[in-house]
Amino acid sequence: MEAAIEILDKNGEDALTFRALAAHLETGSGAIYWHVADKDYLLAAATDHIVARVMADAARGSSPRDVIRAMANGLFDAIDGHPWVGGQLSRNPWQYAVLRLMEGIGSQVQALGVPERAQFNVVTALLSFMLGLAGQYAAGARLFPRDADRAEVRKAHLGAVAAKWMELDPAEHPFVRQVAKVLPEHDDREQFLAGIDLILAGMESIQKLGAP
Amino acid sequence: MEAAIEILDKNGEDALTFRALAAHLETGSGAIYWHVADKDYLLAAATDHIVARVMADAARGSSPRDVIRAMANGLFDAIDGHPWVGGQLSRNPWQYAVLRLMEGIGSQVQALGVPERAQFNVVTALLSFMLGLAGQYAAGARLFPRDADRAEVRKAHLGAVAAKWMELDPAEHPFVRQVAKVLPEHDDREQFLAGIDLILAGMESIQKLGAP
DNA sequence: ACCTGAACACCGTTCAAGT
DNA sequence: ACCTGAACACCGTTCAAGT
Repeated sequence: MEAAIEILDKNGEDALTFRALAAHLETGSGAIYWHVADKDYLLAAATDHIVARVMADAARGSSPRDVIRAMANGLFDAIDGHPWVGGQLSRNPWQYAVLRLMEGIGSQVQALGVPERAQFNVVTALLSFMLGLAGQYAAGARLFPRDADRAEVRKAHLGAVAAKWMELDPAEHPFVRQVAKVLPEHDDREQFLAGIDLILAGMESIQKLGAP
Repeated sequence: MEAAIEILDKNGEDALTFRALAAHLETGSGAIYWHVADKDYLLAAATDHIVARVMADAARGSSPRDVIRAMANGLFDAIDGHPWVGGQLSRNPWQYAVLRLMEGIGSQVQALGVPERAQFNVVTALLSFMLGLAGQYAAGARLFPRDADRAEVRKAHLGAVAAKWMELDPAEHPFVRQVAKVLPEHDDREQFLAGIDLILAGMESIQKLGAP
């Protein structure tokens, strides 16, 4: 497990092959199949390993809102540090790591006093939003797998994307061109948390509506 | 392009290979590379082909809210009919189909009078939520690629998942076990639209707060 | 200009044979 | 009980050679 995570962190998603892992462990590729069902299990276990720590750390917050925000923050850090986690999370919703996220978010949503029949929708909204952005950040990281100065490379990449967007037809793409202006400067983490707050605000406004 | 979509629809994501496509077109696999850069382009073009129609159809709504909901509805139909679209959308955020979604949602959010500095966050929240659920539905469809009676298979699958969740430790997984009770009966489309409404409600409550 | 199809450099997975 | 590593059945992509 640790060897797998090491390979994923050092060389990216695509670098984890049974051959590479076997070489790293100085064994035959077939040997791994004695301990692990298939590649899916390998990735799911590695992902859960990391998500579990995030959830445990975040649970120590004071208010339910704080805990949810801490989970989001922790998840952001995890994906930032291990981009393959984002890809794996968004690829397979039935893996244990996703269930763990669901339980963690769900218990906080319960604590916020959301009526039971609305809880599933609220939790799914939060979860889907997180998984959606997780996939996007992972895709971004896939473009520049390993680099000493990632912040710099990222900004150059966003600048190039923005420049390409600015070349689009203004009549057909007014909004995208407007976004292009702020794209290189925008803060991913801030935007991630803003989305969480937006969903929580929607939850509250619906709550008030239901019980005036 | 049409041949590629045909293969994807009939046999699922994994069935689209250059060899299969070449056989379908009665040509050599190398010939396709004369017209198409690589597999990524092939999938991105096929996806945009379908998303473009969704967005064009949805744009005919009356109010901005209706248009956004129509886009979500159309996207749901598209993913329901072509599950590979969901997978492809959630995998690559820089493809044209995603930009098309962004522009479509963005113009409606602008029309709703959201202040410019908040627009990017709102649109990202809606978009990420959509892409997140898209990936989840696509993963669900990957489990039972082709079947005459998908609704039946789906329900059986969800029933099996719910049963497995019910076996989890009640002390550690109270929320997931609660969800398990309603999981087999829940309506994916309803939940998708509920999430959209939640984000829109959050947007409105923040708008009111900003300009009292 | 466009097509052919063998060849290359990989995959995940299996399995007879070993210890 | 656990490991070895060749073999199988695939991939995406390239490219010399054709028309």
